[in-house]
Amino acid sequence: MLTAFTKACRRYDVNIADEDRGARTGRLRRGVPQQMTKPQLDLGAAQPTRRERVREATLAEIKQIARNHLVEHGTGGVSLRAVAREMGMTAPGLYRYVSGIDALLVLITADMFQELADAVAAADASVPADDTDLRILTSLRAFRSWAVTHRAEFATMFGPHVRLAPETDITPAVEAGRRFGATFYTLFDRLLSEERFPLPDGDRVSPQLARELRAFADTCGFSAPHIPVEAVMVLSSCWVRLYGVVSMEVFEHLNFVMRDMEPLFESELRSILTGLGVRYLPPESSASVTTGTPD
Amino acid sequence: MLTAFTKACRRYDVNIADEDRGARTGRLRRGVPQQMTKPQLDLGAAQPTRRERVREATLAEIKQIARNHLVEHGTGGVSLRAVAREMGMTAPGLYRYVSGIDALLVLITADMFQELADAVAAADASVPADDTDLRILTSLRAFRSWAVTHRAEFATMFGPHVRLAPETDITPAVEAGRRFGATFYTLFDRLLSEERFPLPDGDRVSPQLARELRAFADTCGFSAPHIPVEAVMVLSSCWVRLYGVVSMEVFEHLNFVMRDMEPLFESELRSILTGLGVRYLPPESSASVTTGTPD
DNA sequence: CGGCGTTTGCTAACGGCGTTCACTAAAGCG
DNA sequence: CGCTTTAGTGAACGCCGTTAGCAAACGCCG
Repeated sequence: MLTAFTKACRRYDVNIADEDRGARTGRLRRGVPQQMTKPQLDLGAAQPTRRERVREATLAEIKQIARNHLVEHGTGGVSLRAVAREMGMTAPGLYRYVSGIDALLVLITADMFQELADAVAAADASVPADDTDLRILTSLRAFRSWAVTHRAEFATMFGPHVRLAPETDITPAVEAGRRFGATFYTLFDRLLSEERFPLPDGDRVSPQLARELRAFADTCGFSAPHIPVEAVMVLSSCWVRLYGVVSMEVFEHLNFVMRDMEPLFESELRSILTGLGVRYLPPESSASVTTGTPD
Repeated sequence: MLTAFTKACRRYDVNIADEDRGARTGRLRRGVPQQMTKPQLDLGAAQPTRRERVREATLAEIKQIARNHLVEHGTGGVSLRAVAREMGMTAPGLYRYVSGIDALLVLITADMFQELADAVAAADASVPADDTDLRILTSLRAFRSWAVTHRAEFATMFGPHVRLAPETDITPAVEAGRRFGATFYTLFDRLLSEERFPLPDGDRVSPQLARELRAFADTCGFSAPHIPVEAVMVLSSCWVRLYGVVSMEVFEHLNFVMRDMEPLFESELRSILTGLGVRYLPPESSASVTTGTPD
């Protein structure tokens, strides 16, 4: 009984519930010195063991292949057995690295948030840093651009959680999503500090909404410590519109009614930015030849 | 060879590709009179055979149980075997009624669109017919209300198609979705004819966008034959915002940052309606005690 | 270098899934 | 009643996630 429990603790140890396992093994398996499992604990992480390195590489390969399957066959097409097969392994072997298919999906979701954040940040960095207007325009376009070129990823990140069991721990993905959001918060903060647009009247914010917006601001850690709730409301509204138009495009809900969704996105973008007092520039001439059918 | 083909034609005949089957069987199985498969074809559909009645009932039961499983266990929890088990049947038996799990999901999705349309229409009919403002307000609130009380359904209807194979024929669901959309189109038409709000300048509509919007209007069959594209743009923008705020709530993307999404919805609703020149009324006093956690 | 605990990956197995095929029993119709 | 059509079953195939037990490889330490 106790043996089985400690064994279970030893198994699903990586990446999910890491400190949890550290605590439990420390209490239950007193005979085994902890340095065994993580050598050179005090010497810093600069010197990973050879074992740790190859382990990290295997985990990366797992995630990479799972990601490929996600892109090629959709969320439902990711299976431990298929990943293992492609790696020349068997499915149970993967359980040394991931605690199950759900955890693997959460892992790659977190990675994808990081990747999206990097893509937006790269676009943001590609324009002059002091041109806030252009930075916002570029960042929002980069968001849509990444979404339409990574449809399967976007669906798992921003769609409903349809595959995961409800009790799955998705905090890694949520954390990554929060870091992604910070990209936009920073830009919005800049815009606020420049006082580019008048905040809406305070009486348009109901007490209930004010409470939720305050919680929003507190949780997300704006750089502005006491950001007015009216500003958070504007940000929320913009995010809702951006999310709506991009999701509708990626989820293909107007497919039978519109061929190319980019004009609608640009229209919404222009409307959003104008409302923020940010100047809008039409996209490059490549706008008419988008990913839509050339016909 | 030919036998196998005709057998395959005879099997997956119902509900999906109905006329297709009629045509094929008519050509391939000349020896069998068509009246056999559909008796009293000329006497009208008012007299369904006993067989047809029980068959319809069985199909309805299948869909009902599948729907229950969808609600209780999410999209991934719907399985032919489980449905059959609950019906006291075996899974292969269901193939007499549905051509596979994907077709079943499409079927119930179409049903759900119909149900949503009915719910919105019922709310719309519950207020004075000549009060366009109140009808719109009530209809949009009914949309959100249905969504948050039917989360699993909403996710399969408005989320990404994550379970279905890409080549699945989803036209039944798309058709039902179109009928649902007509509910809002009609109200919007009313609003337009009342000329309640000024249309935006035509130069805000790019030629590409105008083309897409025109296709949108044509496909959806507005009652106004030559509705201006500017109006379609306004409608699209409103729909994007509504879709965005409701989807974010149902998909729980701000869960870790907001407890109750209704205030944000009401805020967006007010903003949308104000932009349309429609008067906004705050919700009943039950607003603060919504479906959210009581604490 | 050998010894030995840790880590890794395997095989076998269980149960669940979608789907097909061959077949039986029932229902409807002349 | 006899014949055709239909409803439903059981067995089977190949997927899937997951667990348990076991053997080989690894790496550290004496």
